[in-house]
Amino acid sequence: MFELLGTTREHPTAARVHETLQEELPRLSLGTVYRNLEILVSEGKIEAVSTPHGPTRYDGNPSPHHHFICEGCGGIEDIELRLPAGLTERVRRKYRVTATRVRVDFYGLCRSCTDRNLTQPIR
Amino acid sequence: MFELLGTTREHPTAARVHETLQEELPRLSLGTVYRNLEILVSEGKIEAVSTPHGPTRYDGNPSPHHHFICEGCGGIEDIELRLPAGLTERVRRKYRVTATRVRVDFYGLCRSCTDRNLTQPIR
DNA sequence: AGAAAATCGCAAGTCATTCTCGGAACTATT
DNA sequence: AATAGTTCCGAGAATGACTTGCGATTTTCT
Repeated sequence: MFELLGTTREHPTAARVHETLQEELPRLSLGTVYRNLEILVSEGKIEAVSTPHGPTRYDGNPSPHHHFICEGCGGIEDIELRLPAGLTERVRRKYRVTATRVRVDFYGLCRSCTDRNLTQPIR
Repeated sequence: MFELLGTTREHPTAARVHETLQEELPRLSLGTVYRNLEILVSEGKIEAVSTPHGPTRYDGNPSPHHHFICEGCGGIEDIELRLPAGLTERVRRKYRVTATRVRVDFYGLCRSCTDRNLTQPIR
């Protein structure tokens, strides 16, 4: 499962992972997929990306990065982006919280949805 | 409903909004709450904040801001933060997408969860 | 091998959200 | 003010995304 996510740029849903793995493991259950994805997330080996509409997506990209979420097709793209140094530190001080992660999500229409001139988002 | 959200710093769930409003409108149904929240969101008057665990929270804060999401208690705090100018524009150019919004979420433990020395997140 | 522990498949359960539908409330028209 | 059309609402069923219990299977240890 880890290997699968490590080799795709997609950000598949649990159902999609299940589907794909079933080609090799016909008896694999969806519950098991969820269980193992959760373990990988807790180990920090993969990342769960929750989206406003639609199910959680899983991301095997190990390098720190952010996301673009398409409101047309629901697709997710990785975004490389250098944030100002000490951003989290600043928040930590100002709000007295133990901030450990920042996540930056951009929303809009992806390239192909823009080209298709899709003005009405699907959802 | 709009008024309620405008006057609270909380980021209540739909169920919480329902509960609160029921004091005045005993027959108010949850479906109606969802319907109207959705309308307010589409009108841009309030914001929906989807969280990794737990239901969507609603935010009546009209000024542009970001969020801190506590992994201990699930609470949400508003974060005022000036992002580098042209961040969205840069993403738009580099990835050729129609990016319209950025959302920055910080994760960690809020002040009181930190004080309570809560090392094991609830969920 | 044999016992204990970790995983798993399956099915049922939970929870948030959406949908359907009949009826109530509001509007415009006469 | 009665009528017709439209919009909104409550109630509850339906859907979808997970989650969990449990007995069975596999793996690990000794």
